[in-house]
Amino acid sequence: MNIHSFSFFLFLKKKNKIMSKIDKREEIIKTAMELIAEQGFHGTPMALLSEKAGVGAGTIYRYFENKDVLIKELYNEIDKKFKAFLMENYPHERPVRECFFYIGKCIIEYFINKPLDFRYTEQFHNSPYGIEFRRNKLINLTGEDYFCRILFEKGREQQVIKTIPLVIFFDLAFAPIIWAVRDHILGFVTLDEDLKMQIVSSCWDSVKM
Amino acid sequence: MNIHSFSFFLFLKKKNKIMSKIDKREEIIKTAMELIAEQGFHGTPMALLSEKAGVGAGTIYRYFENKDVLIKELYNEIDKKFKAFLMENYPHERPVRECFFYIGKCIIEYFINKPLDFRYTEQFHNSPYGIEFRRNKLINLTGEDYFCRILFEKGREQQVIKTIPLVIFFDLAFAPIIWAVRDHILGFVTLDEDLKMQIVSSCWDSVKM
DNA sequence: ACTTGAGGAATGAATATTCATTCCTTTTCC
DNA sequence: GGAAAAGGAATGAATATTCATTCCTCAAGT
Repeated sequence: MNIHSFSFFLFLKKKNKIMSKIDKREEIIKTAMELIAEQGFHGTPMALLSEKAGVGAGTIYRYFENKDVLIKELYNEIDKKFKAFLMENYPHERPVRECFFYIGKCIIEYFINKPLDFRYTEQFHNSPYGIEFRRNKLINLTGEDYFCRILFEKGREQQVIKTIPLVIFFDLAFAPIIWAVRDHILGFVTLDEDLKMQIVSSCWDSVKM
Repeated sequence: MNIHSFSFFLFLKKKNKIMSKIDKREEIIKTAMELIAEQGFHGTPMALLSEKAGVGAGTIYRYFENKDVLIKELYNEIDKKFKAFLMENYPHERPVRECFFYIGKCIIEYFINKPLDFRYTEQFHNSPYGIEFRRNKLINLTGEDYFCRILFEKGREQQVIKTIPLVIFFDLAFAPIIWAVRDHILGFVTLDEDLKMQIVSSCWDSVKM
């Protein structure tokens, strides 16, 4: 054993020490997100995932019952993180318009800085998993959607928001923002501070009374 | 041979006559769209497709080099049909605002009446195929996008449309419409004539000066 | 009018591949 | 030493694609 193989041995030792329970799960999640965001669900076989994550194929199944469960949990992770980000400084007591702008800017900031999270959620939403999910969400609003609904109702009461169904409010308010973020991430446009503001503002124009 | 088996024989004869070249291809396309729209790309194995289309497995490969090519050509078919619909009565010489409303209403009408086409294109756009496709489209605008671009430029000249990049114009103008159609098709909302008008009108509010 | 046979369309069983999942072995940790 | 974790080769089901064969049509020959 020469100096090189010895230090390699130490490296492995260290890596394994660090990579205990929590870290392996994290590693799998991180890698799965990267791969799926770039190649899609069906472009990321479990074998590839285990290889890139540096774990055995069987190990994945210690943490996730099967691929479907992995995919859904991955989505929940992102959703939870975004929700936390949104709620951190949410201006609960401020006027409707201000809350609206806050949400809009949060979406843009968060996902521009986490393009993988964005591409993952987009894939998820537009897959069989997503449809089922969306149905639940609309019927039984939770988390960030719940706040949006409160916002919508407050806006309707105060007559600052148009008389439209909640669902259409979501569409008018957030669809252009999401699409714009996608275009930014794919490199079709660059969202600077001015443009971000202009987009959120335009969305507000489309829902305000 | 009784009367029934004889007429059945004629029916087969006729069917075979009719089901020549063009018709087989049509049958494959139609069936593939139905299946994929409902089950997704990966929920429609070629064996199922050939069974439902009433053709041999090998026959599909006489018309389409492989599954990927089939998927892409299917998209082109839809795109072509929509383009034709949009152009049929396009009010070229009328004011920008009127053209905008025409396009918005066309999108809603067309896809509400062809939910399979809609679900197919949505799946396509949000898959690895779609990204590549979108890139080409934005760089080298053709068909309906070309008309939208002309509209945008005319609107900018006349100062009736905001000073924003073309891509963002697309996002503001069409994202909410597409999302609303999706919600209608999935049954989350019902778009009556009033609501359709209100949506297109709101989109106009968001891009107009 | 009837037969023959060439051309090519259609078929679907067989093949090759891909992939999620399992299972047994090795390693790590206490 | 033994339990828990990790590894990764082996498995078998699912799937796209191929290809040898059949079937159909129609034109030519008698």
